Amino acid sequence: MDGRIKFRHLQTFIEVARQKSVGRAAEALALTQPAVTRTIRELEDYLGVDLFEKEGRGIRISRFGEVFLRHAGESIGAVKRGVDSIAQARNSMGPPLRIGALPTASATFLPDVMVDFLKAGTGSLVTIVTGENRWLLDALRLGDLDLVVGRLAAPERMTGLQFEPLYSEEIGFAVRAGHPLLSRRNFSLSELAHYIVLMPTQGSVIRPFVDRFLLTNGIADLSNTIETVSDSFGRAFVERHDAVWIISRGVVFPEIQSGRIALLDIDSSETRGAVGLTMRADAAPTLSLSIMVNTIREHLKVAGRVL
Amino acid sequence: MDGRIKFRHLQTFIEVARQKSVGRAAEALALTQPAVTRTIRELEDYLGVDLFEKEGRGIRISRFGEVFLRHAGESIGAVKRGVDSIAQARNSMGPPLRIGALPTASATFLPDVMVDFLKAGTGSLVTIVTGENRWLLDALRLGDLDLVVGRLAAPERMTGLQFEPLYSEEIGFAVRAGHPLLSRRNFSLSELAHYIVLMPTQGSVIRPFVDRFLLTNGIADLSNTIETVSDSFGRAFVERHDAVWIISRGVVFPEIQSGRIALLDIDSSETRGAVGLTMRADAAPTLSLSIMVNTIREHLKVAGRVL
DNA sequence: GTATTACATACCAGAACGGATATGAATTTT
DNA sequence: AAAATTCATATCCGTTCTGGTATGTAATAC
Repeated sequence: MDGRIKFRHLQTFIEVARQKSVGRAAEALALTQPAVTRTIRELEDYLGVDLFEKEGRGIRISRFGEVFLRHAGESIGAVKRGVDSIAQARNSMGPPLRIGALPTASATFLPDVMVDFLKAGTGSLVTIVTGENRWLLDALRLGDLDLVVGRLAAPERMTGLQFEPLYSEEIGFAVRAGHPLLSRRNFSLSELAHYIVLMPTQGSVIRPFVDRFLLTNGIADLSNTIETVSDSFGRAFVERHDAVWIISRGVVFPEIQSGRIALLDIDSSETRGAVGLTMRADAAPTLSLSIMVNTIREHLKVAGRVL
Repeated sequence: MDGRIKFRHLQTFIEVARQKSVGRAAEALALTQPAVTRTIRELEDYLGVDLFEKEGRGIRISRFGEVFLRHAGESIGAVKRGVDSIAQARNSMGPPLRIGALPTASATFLPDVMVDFLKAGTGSLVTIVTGENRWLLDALRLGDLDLVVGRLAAPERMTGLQFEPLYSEEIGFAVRAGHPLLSRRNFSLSELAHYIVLMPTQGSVIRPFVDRFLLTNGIADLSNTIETVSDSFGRAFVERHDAVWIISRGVVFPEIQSGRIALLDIDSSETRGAVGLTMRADAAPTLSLSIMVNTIREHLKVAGRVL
């Protein structure tokens, strides 16, 4: 790569591409028009191609510009994220432990595990974040998280990561206690269409399992669906309406115990999948991370959980 | 982001992190040791944190450094890729059309389509590249490819992309003509374990389908497996040995026609999936891209293919 | 204690950087 | 045809950059 390329060149290039005008870009960047022109000229010189073409009395991005634009955006985006990550890391002083939790974990064993872990007295600060699977795994890969607890993601999303299974669970069809479908003996899956159905969002780990299950059972499209990852929303909604909530069984485990929510009697063995710990494959684990991992293992050995 | 950060800072930082030594990094970068030290100091200053800590008479990367390292690598990697892309784009003059082809497409209709397309006389240069699904889709998203032809990828890999289905196909279990399993009437899937099995690699689109199918049918692990994406290898291997090749039916379609390869009689309807065109969702398609897409559509309408 | 190793700091000088202003050239508008 | 718009080019100038050399300091080795 040509060492003369500076971030300034990328910034300017991106701005011109966005504004489709040298003049406006100059204004946006608080520079004069010739300064912008020259910066673009330099970048074109370094790259050996024209990034823009003249069109009338304006400009238009060239095919080279088009391809370079995406990479340029990637590049400055990466640094921005890097700076942000550091800012975040600085706020949480100490040797911090950052855990990404998928819903099935955060609703079940994770709270108990945390108690045990804090008792172990490592003195480390622990952060627990929730979010979409894709985002969590990216953060893990980039070192912004140390551990992700939840369902095993699709294999192609796991490069550079390692997975340690803890137990396996199925997806369940959760409804409020006293729901009409509960009293029916042999109901058909197609009857789901009569109710509002809460689905996991597209980005979630379990969504492909759900899609596949529905397809396999000939359910083409459910019209009344709400996509949500918020389990607090799901819980509240299902308890108040006759909706059906398609969700990891672990998420509603406490409510099933207490009898407020029940599962429809559906054979969902096809949706069984492993729940466990996802970590970076490369780096050696921190001390506190090892302790956390051990605590989780121990806890589940005692609880002996199967869903 | 602090505008004072230069690529030079990132380069130097990465080198020091890699070498775990200021002196060695200086040598690798053809600089003096103080120059490297100062560059690191500057970067630390801009970021507001220490990237390295003293350890004995050497240094060790700090937790902040660890985090920033990955992002820094991302950033310069992006620019490098951008420059490479341009270099590639320059070699193929004209308004080029870059197509990523998954095996099932490149073995079947794509060659014929290309003939039709060139006859249309757009004069555009066409490049066809093959590779792992993940890589192809990333390249598509970044604008290094215009079109990917093949199986629909998992939904979470499709952000920013749109898919147009052409036909659907199943995965097949291909063996040489005269293979022992062909004469058996009702054989069990578990007998596969007696033969060498060629599997698609982890990164491929169809691997999840295969895994799921095997799991569903209680095949835990096949011991004698070879993972390959090379269909030339697969073809050669299967014709010479009693191996079983798990592959998209389209890939072996010509050989089945000619009778050199046959499919085992296994109900693999569960593995049915859509084959089609994947394009960027945003940008308006080029003229030559539209023509190509139309050519493919027309061709398949005539061929009326179902596998 | 002395030597050695490895990084840190201070200071210097030429190169380049990065902005400005003034002006030119091509197109479109009036 | 003249005016207006938009980008390109030329030249200038203070500042920052980025390398160097010389030297300091802390930890380890002998």
